[in-house]
This record gives sequence, structure tokens and C-alpha cells, in this order.
Amino acid sequence: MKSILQALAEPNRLLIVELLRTGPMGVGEIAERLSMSQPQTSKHLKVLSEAGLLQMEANANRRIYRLSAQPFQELEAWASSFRRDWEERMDRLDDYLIRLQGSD
Amino acid sequence: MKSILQALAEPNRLLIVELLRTGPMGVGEIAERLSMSQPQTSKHLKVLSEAGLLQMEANANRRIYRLSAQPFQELEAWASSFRRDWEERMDRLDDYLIRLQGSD
DNA sequence: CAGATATATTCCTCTGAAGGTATATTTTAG
DNA sequence: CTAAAATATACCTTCAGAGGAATATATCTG
Repeated sequence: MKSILQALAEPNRLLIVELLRTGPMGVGEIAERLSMSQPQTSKHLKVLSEAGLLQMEANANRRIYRLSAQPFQELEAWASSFRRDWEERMDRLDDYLIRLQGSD
Repeated sequence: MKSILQALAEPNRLLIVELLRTGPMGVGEIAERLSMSQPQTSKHLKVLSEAGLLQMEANANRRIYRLSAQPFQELEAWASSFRRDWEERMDRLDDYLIRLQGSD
């Protein structure tokens, strides 16, 4: 989770991720569309890949990057687990209020 | 989204968030439980609060911090929206395959 | 084989942000 | 009113990491 969050926290990397929502893309096209230098783009792609957020497919001298589904599902599960925290606390509050009512 | 991710990306702040899942807590207790200095803790709490992740309740000279539900719901929604991307692409693939089949 | 193209990597610089120490601020206790 | 407790803030130092320029690597074209 930590490495996913760290990878996504960098603004340009977040832009890359949002761009790749539209579909898989090569390094050059990413760099051009986001007005980033090619080395800068490659380095961000490396960080994103090492965090598991991207998959790379090598074709000749082209590298096509695409979003990987799993880490986003992990993130969704993690974020939703907080909702469960609130709900459990609500349940405990309900229990408490019911017991309070019963003890009248 | 960016500020939420940036706030959560720092390891000690992530620890604070995980700790606060167990319930609201004062600065001193957070610092002690995580073996962090008080100023360090206060500064991280400020960043988390400014990102909307925490709410603060002042009681005398105590400040009680608690998790705020909304940003985690935003994060969940954002992460889940990627799942929708895959599904849409699957639908388009289905359409394509069906059309391919029809054109036989 | 000699470019040309696409991408990765290396090296350097510099800024932002994290951590430490000291201090300010507020509130309570005596 | 004074001291203590809890927290926030200011100031300083340090370091990871982001960006730029140059170069390495691999692949295709003629």
C-alpha cells in the first residue's frame, strides 16, 4: 500500500496514470501529450512499474505501458475498509443505545 | 485527490492514520504510541488535517484528532472508477467480437 | 554496416519536505 | 499569580527525489 501511495503522490505520475486510463501507450506519446521530457517520463514509468501500477509490453524498440488492475483494487479495498470501521463503530453505538434503553 | 495521496504517502502519516482507525486520540498519545516526537506529530497532523483526512476537536488544552470519512470515500470512488474503465473496455471488446462474428 | 528511432540510464544540481531543538501559546492546577 | 501540562510554531539542517543534459542500448531501415 505504501509504495502504491508513494508512486501516485507525485503529480506528474498521477497525470501519467490518468492518461493511461484512455488506453495503453508508448513512452514517446506519453511524453508528448504531457509535455514532459523523454527521460523524465521513463523515470516516472519506472517508479510506477516498480510499484506494480503498470505493466510493460516490449515490441521491437517500442515499450507499451498499460495500467495494471490489481493495485487499484487493493487501493479500493483499503479505502473501503475505513468505511467498515465507521459502520462497526455505529453498530457498537447502536448496541450501547439499545442497552441503555433496556436498562431504563 | 492529489493532496489526499500526498498526505497518505508519507510513512509516518500513514501510521498515524492506521492508528486513528482504532478511535480518536490526542496528540500526546499518538506521539507516544508511534515513538514520534511531539512536534513531528503535530506537523504531520497538520498536513493530514489540511488534506481533509482528519477532524480536530479542541477540549481545553487537549486536541483530539479523528479520521474524517469523506476523503476515504473519495479515494474509494476514485480507485473503483478504474475498475469501471476495465469493464467498459471489456464491453467494447465484446461488441467488437460480436460484430466480427456477425460479419462472417 | 551506417544512420535513425525509441527508450533507458547515468550524472549532476537543486528544491521541498522531514526531523530536531527551542520557544510560543493556551489552559489547568495550586 | 506562578508553575506545569499539552500543543503549535519557528528556525535550522539534512537528504531524498525530481528534473535536465548527455550518453548508453537496442532495434529498425536503407
